[in-house]
Amino acid sequence: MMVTKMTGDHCICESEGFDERIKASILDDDTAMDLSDLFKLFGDSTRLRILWVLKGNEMCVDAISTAIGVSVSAVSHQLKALKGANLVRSRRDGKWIYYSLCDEHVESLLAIAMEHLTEEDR
Amino acid sequence: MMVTKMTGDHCICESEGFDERIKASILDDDTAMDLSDLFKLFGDSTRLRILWVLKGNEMCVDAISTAIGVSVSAVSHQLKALKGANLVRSRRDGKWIYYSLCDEHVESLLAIAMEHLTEEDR
DNA sequence: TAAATATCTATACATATGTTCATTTGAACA
DNA sequence: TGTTCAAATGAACATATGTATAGATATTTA
Repeated sequence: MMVTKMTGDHCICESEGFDERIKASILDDDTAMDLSDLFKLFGDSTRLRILWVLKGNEMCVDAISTAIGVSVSAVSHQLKALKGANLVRSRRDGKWIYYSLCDEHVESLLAIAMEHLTEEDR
Repeated sequence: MMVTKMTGDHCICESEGFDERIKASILDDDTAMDLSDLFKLFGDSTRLRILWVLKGNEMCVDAISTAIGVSVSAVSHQLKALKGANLVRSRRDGKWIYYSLCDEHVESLLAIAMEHLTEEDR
């Protein structure tokens, strides 16, 4: 573990090659934005419940709305956001549009976050 | 994959035991809140850059501030939030307070999210 | 074509959130 | 004790965000 502190205007460190290490581990602004935009989508209980109920289920908007007790309009809004980030995909079948999760990343993120919550109160 | 749709007020499904499956996969409100609160912390570029730079580095506030170009006050505010969720921990050494990541969950979440971003533009 | 149903979209509004600024706390040192 | 430095805190402000409402599309069916 690298230990870092500041003195005046200058960065000092207790081992060699410090500056380079720190610099290398700085997230550039664009990536930070993209990443935070992605996490933001998980940072809302409605979207989270949508994603959760879509785990293993392909559902249409109305069904999701009923399942989680949120208006169809709100669900539709959130699905659009989730779709924009490639978290869910849709498939039309007549009047209905079925939504499902895009890939395994969603489930992994949910699982790890849940794990963190559970281990937190040990 | 279960396929679900609605007809009028009633849930119908193309296979047996549908209602139970859906009900079982509904996130209760409290958990949804806790989970979204956790993800919310990742949903900000400043906090994300803090977490990122703390990966493998134990750093004091001033150093983090300089590294990512955010005021000490702002960094301190965000560190408090991160600490509240057990994402970072702190250790005082004289005048300095050193911060580091709490557990491997943080790095896992960051890694998977990054993976999603990269695979997105294929 | 008209009606009915499922979903989407635009606008508006109330709430939540992040940062700045000013001040305070805590520790070291003269 | 008083000064200096690191970090934390509180209040205020501007911005971002989620939802409700109303209306618009799209598809089926009579």
